[in-house]
Amino acid sequence: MARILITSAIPYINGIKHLGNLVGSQLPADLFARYKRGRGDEVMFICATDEHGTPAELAAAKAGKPVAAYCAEMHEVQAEIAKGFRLSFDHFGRSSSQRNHKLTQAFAGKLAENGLIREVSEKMIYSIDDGRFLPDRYVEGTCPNCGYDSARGDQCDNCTKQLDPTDLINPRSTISGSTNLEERETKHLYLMQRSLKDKLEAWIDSKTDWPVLTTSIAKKWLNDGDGLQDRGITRDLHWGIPVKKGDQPWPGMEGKVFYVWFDAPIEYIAGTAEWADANGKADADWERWWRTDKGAADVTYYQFMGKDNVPFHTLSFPATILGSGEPWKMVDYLKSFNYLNYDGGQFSTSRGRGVFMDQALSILPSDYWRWWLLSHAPESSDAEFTWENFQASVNKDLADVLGNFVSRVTKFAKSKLGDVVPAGGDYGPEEAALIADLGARIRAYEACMDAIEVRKAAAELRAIWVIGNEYLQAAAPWSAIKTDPARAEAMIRLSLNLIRVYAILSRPFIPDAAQAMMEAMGSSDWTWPGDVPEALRALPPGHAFTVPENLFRKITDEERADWQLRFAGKRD
RNA sequence: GGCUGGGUAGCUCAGUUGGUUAGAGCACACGACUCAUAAUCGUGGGGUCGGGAGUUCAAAUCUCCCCCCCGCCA
Repeated sequence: MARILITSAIPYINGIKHLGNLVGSQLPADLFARYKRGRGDEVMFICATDEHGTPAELAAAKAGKPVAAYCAEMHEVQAEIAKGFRLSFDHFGRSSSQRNHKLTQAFAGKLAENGLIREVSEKMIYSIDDGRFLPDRYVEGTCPNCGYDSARGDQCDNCTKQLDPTDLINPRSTISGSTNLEERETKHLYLMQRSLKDKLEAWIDSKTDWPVLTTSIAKKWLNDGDGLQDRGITRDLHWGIPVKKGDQPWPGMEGKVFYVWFDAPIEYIAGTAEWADANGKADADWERWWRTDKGAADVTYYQFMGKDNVPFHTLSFPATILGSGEPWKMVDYLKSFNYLNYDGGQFSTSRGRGVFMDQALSILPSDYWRWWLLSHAPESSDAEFTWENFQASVNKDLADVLGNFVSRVTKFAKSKLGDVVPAGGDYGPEEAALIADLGARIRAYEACMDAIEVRKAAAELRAIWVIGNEYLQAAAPWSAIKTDPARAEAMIRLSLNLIRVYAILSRPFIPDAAQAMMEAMGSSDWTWPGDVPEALRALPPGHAFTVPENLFRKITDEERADWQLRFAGKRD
């Protein structure tokens, strides 16, 4: 039994994510976790909310709440929605947890001990009225280059010139609009990534099986221009992890916190510790997933994320781990995704364009979304969501091909042969052919899933569903029952068994429908069909089954038109 | 401006190291079936593989130039 560690990029605490965010990290991670569990592997699947930083503080202020309370509340909201999408995290943690505080401080302490931290004094813009230092993009003013009056502190959107906030003429805070700003000297810690460049490069070069999208981004950051740069890992904020050297104070850094991108990936580890705490486990129980000196040497670690997260996971976080000099588990396979576009444009949080996770669940059950999103995952390039495509896929694949198969088999069986698996006849050549065909298809499906080829796996699964309809059409039990009832009974016995196998194979994609199929077959045996002939005899003659409600309903043209209009983008 | 990825049937996408008439699903047409959610199964039509030039016995696949789209960086 293999041991599989899986983490999904952790969603930012500020607001509800859209379907593009979902399909880029959490959903495919869940698919893989469910598949590996289904195969009998030992899986640890961790996700969390990313809670620190200026945007969280501002969102809390806007909501009129203390930031800690705001984050606690939003964490619950995101946790509920994750449950709604059946995301099967072993733990959904919080980057603001005490576990992460301790661990982040411990990493910083180790890095300092190893001479990889340097202190830098720099001038930053301080807003007296806001009572805070302003990150570059929160300062606006007139561009010294082109005179554009809404240039941001990091760049002028008009002439695209790269700026320093102190270059701006008549600078103002975008938070309050205040012009009561001044430059203040402040001290920050920098992680000396340049000293780790060779180690990082060697590590990345050893990952020959990673997607080009992943390695090309990493190499570009390593080698472009002046190469990998040292990175500030602290900020002048109130909300965050206080800067400490292990459990000791850090002289001169009082009142400062770690930068959100420093502590966020460490939460993968801390989240596993939170899992242990929440389940009454010992430290050894989470350490066996993360410490190669404490049992994690045989763990295979997979990360899932959108392409915008790749630099942090191929360079910054590995720099933290390598720099610590401690035997932490590093990622073995990094699966990155492109973006999902919405109906010819981008999803837009600010303009409310596209479907957000809460809205999606309010109009259709999660399986519908899971199926479409995963079968159209943006793997090789950016992908496109359209309502026409969504309607067509759901209606055809889920309702007509799979749902109708379950319906036609169970209804025929019940009305013609009774409430239990019929006993007559035995499997003949047609059944043997089906079993052989199915076996080959299942192996292809497994290969795609093992390689995390999400779209191809979905296509294989669909083909497996089609096999059932092809068989029924050719075998025609509705004819056989008139002339050779025993043959018809054997056909139906096989078909009912097929439904149970479909439940097992489909569970990673559509867990609720899979559950309904399994329950209708009166079984709870989720054993992966490694031996197909045996799996198709799992429900013996005389075994009771029921006719389930229709697994999926169809999306009407009216609904489609309505939703298209509703999500076109007006949300405040 | 630099870089990644992409531009293949009406739509969403596959096309391994260049090699027989370029594939799948949907949509469309025709046929079969009638157990089933007007579902299913079969057959078929449909593409100068973004444009141009080149290498080769042979290019969607390699080289060069150009044009678009998403994104990242500067």
